[in-house]
Amino acid sequence: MALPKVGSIGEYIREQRQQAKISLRQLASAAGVSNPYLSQIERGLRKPSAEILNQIAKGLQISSQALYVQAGLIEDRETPSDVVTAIRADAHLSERQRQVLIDIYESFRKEKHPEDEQTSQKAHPRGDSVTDDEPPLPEEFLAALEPYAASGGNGTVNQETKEG
Amino acid sequence: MALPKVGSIGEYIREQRQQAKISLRQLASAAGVSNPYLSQIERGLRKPSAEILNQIAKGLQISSQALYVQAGLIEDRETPSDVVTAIRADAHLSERQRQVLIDIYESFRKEKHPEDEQTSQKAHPRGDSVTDDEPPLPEEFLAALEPYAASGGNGTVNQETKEG
DNA sequence: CCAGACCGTTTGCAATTGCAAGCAGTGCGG
DNA sequence: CCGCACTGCTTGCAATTGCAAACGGTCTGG
Repeated sequence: MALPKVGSIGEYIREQRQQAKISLRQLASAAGVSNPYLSQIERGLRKPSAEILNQIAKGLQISSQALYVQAGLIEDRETPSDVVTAIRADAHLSERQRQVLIDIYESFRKEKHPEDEQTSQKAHPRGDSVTDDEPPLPEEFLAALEPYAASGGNGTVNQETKEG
Repeated sequence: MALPKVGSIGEYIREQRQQAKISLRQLASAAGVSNPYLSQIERGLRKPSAEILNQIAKGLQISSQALYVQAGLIEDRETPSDVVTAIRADAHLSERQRQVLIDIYESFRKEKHPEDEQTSQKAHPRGDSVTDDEPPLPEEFLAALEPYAASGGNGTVNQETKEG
């Protein structure tokens, strides 16, 4: 049983890491695990414990739960994977807001996930720090959301960027 | 160095087991782990891997996530809302997509409704379809979402979600 | 050309997980 | 009394995790 079929989890981690444009060693350092071990995990040669998984999730700044689901450590149905249901059940949203969120979510789900083809990014980030601190959402984007947001009409988008 | 500080998880398991009124061996059998190992886990002498934890959760017929939280493997961040939790747990989304959805959701939440009160219970008894007359999202809107959607530069938004 | 700094990978090894086997204690019926 | 079934616990041992050290490769620059 030494053949772990956890390939997906390793691939998932590697995808997330490359998407974040950080090197294996950087992630290993951020996650507090050794570089060789992370290498083996990414290639599916080792089955990381949940503790390591959790640290990696932190290093990647992604949800631990998503990682656990990928690792098969949490049953899919156990997670409220039904985002739409959650949105529908949220009483704090207006009906218009719900519709917008659901539409965006479904459009995301339709976007096929390319198998890690980052053609657009540089192959070598080099010594230059690649701190992609892009703001979560540009103001104009949120401004475009407003008319769809609520019926209040009070256009007040408080998206203060707490950039230190 | 085997400082067993993981007592809480073991105690939690033991509590759940005793609450279910089943013996240690029964739970071990149901969970597919050996009885001595389960004994050691319950007394905090061993730190079970997530796989074992998952099996024990199944044997106890409780949520794996609750167990992971107890084990400190999932941040017990107070869940801001079910929507955010659902988004975070959705493994089908990319990290960027998650960020966008959460940002939009939170920006919606910030648009305070003048008389909205955050009562714990749902204010809407039936949030059923409100027959929105207007189209959910213009194409240009979804087009603006694309760069935030996935890593690929595949510019294709098929907005055919709505019933035709 | 070679030193230096990265990258990911390979190789042994200490520490740990997780289990099979066996040990003590309790309650039942013959 | 003795066997039997049940409870949970202790003891070695194979298999695995996870790491430190070292390896080969690419790129920069003096």
